[in-house]
Amino acid sequence: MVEEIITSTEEVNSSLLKSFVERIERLDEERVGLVEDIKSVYDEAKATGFDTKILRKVIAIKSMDKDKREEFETLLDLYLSALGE
Amino acid sequence: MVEEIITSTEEVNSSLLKSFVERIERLDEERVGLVEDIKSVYDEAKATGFDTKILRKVIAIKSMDKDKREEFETLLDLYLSALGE
Amino acid sequence: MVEEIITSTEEVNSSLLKSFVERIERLDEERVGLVEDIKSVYDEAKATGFDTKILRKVIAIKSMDKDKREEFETLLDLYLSALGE
Amino acid sequence: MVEEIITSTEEVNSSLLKSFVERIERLDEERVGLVEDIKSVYDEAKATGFDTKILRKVIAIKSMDKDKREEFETLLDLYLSALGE
DNA sequence: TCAGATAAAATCGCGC
DNA sequence: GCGCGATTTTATCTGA
Repeated sequence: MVEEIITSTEEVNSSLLKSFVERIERLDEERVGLVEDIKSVYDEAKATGFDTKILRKVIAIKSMDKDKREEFETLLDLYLSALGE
Repeated sequence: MVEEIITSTEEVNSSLLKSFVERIERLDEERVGLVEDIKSVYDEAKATGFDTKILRKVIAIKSMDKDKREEFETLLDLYLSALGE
Repeated sequence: MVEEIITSTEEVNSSLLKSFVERIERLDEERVGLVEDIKSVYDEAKATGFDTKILRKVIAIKSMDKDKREEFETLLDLYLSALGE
Repeated sequence: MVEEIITSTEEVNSSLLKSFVERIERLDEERVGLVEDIKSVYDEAKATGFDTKILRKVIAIKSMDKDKREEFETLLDLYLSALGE
């Protein structure tokens, strides 16, 4: 094959594969770094007196679609009342 | 401070809370961006003919190797410090 | 069925829900009991002179070995099935 | 030493250690079995039409102390109103 | 939509 | 008793 003068198909696949793996691993390191940064902000908030569990919930609620939130609450109430709670 | 006249300890420092929420939301947006970037690389790899399921598994195993090495180092350190007492 | 006359599709089947909740709660109690048993064994080991931190790490590494082997088997299966297509 | 006729201290420690490890691993297998059982019940509930996410929340709320639950809600509202949400 | 994999959040246990 | 790290549990996401 003509390509064999330069590289075999296997070699191409191999280096291509390595390239993908490296790109993914590098991006994932960055992602983990951000997760740590976020954790640091929560720690800072905690040190200032905020309750991080509530803070997490607040942020989750903000990011939640309003309709979805209400639907969730409604269903929750329905289940709880069915249990007599 | 002036605010202390009107802010009871039961109230939350609203502007401080807003600041924390904004910082977290911004970092989280970046994190989500990276998650999307990672997905794009997987898509690109798939388009080049790689099986993403296999690719994910390869990367998972590499990561487990790393974790395992680190765990073993930790165990060694523990043993050594236990012997040093 | 008679109940269908008075039960809309929007309502929940209360007795069925109760049954599921009870089954889950009972199984969870058993689970918590086992967690306590495990803790007792660690306490016993500690009283016999073993360092529980090291013991936990040893067991964690054994478990990781197992996971790693299984992951590798999965990867092999994936490769083989990919080649078989 | 007298014991050396039968076993060395190292052997005793070794078999004792093995015994602890085995007991813990066996109990943990049982624990994992129960976790799987619980998951099966959730699956069954899901197949019957229940929303497992809500179901989990319902069970969590039931197991929560009433005072704690109300305190949580109050603080959540406080944070949300501080953010003007 | 579903299971199975991955990531995030909450809880637990230890040491200071 | 409180923070910190490890574990467990919950939720999200991906691919079939």
